[in-house]
Amino acid sequence: MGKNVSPDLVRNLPLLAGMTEQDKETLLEGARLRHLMRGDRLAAQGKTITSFYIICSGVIQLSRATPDGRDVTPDVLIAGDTLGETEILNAVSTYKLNATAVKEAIVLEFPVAWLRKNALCHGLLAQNLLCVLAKRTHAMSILLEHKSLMSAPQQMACFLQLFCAHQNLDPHEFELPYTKTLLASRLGLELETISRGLAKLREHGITVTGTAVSFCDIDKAENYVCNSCSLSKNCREHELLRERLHNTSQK
Amino acid sequence: MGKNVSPDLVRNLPLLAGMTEQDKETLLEGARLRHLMRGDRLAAQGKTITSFYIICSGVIQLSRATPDGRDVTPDVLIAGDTLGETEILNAVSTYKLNATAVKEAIVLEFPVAWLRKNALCHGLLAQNLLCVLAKRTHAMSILLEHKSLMSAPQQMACFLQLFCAHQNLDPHEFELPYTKTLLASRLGLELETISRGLAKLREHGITVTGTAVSFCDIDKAENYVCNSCSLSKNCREHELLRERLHNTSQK
DNA sequence: CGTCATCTTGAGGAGTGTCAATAACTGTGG
DNA sequence: CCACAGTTATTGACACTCCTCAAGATGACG
Repeated sequence: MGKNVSPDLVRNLPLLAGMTEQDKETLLEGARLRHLMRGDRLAAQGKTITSFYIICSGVIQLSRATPDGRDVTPDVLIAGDTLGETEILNAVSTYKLNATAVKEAIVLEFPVAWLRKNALCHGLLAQNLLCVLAKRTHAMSILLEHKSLMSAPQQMACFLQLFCAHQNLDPHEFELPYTKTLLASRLGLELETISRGLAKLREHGITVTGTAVSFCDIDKAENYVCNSCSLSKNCREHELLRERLHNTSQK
Repeated sequence: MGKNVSPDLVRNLPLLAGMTEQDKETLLEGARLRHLMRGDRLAAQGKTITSFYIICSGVIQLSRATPDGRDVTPDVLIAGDTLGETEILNAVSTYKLNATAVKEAIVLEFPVAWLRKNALCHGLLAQNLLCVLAKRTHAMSILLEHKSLMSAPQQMACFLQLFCAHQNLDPHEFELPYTKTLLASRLGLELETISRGLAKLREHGITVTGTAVSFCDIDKAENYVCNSCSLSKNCREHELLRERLHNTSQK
């Protein structure tokens, strides 16, 4: 692979966790480095699958268009995330979504065969892949549950909290790498609903100005969502968040 | 393992696909056979994880309760499905959902360590697990998309169609192993909504009486959902269904 | 024939989508 | 620096869907 990507970043990829440096080197020999500009596409709905990708930096929006012209954003990928493994492992021949760079991005590109072969031969890689998929499954089940049980503002509040916790950001002020339109699409809501929801979030200790998010009253914000979320009481993300929020609020 | 479960069934488990008979034997030595009656629990929310399960027969409802007393049914497992792998692979120590037998069921029970070890050592098992998780991810992304883009009756129609296609049932008359209450919970809707939705489905060529489902006018039923579903045009399930529906309708 | 669980039907209301008008922001070129 | 266009976001009015509560109907089973 090219030598012009931050070695630190590559070394800490979740997919390579637990491996020796030599293992990592060997695996990464199959990769090609690609630099994307805003708007570039990595994959397009219906196109034949050629590659598996690991995001090194930037933001990649995944989206799908319905026949009647609407579209959804099942996920937004950031550094460390992967793209294409679901299709490849499912033995599907075409991508089922579009992948577009929202901001400048760097990705590692692997041929499909690389993933197929190493998932079979390389135990640790398979295990890390399993872990990635299990996490994704979990995250989706949360979203799915929220869609049924929560109001739009609650979904937004919970999404922001989980994002903050996952990315290990400062709860008092962090940047959300989403325009409001993107946030709306990600949560399956309308832009207008988001706009109105943000007003309500202010009543519950969450202030959003532009792309800057700030949790002012942490307890209020938690209470707003916890009772409707079956995972709030025994879920690592929420615990992690609660700890971080309270720790940093004491400073 | 016990010798009193149908060998055919075990031999065709998706998780053991592609393996030699001897491999299967070896792997299954770690298993214990359990017989469940209606209402028995395999797992309970918050309880420590002790086992990984493969369903051999029967129906297992997965459910979660929220602090405010509502509950959701993220999935309903049938023969061939697995339980617990997400938690185990995620290194989570407690189940995040309840698993209750809806009708008499037979399951294979494996210790947690069995899964951890073999996922690492046994390439084919890891690959099959990856395939299972990838399929699940895909199924969830469909549901999630539907929740945002479809009306309740459309979600119901699509769910019934996919169920029929997946289980390879006769589209003209098949049994849905769900009470209406369970169906409602599975789709994150209210029982009343289901009830009213079924009336509307009759206008679109789908008749449901009790637990018996029948697609009377296939084209009408397809049209009712296809325009709102981004996967309808290039998704194996839908294609499979369309074929089967049309083939059998010509007889 | 009652009892319990399951389902249906009705009326009302909360929440979100939709459409339309306006406002704020971003970048470009004069 | 300002005018301009294009994108992105806010706000209002309205309709529609689904949830909620309540009353009844149906079905299974002792």
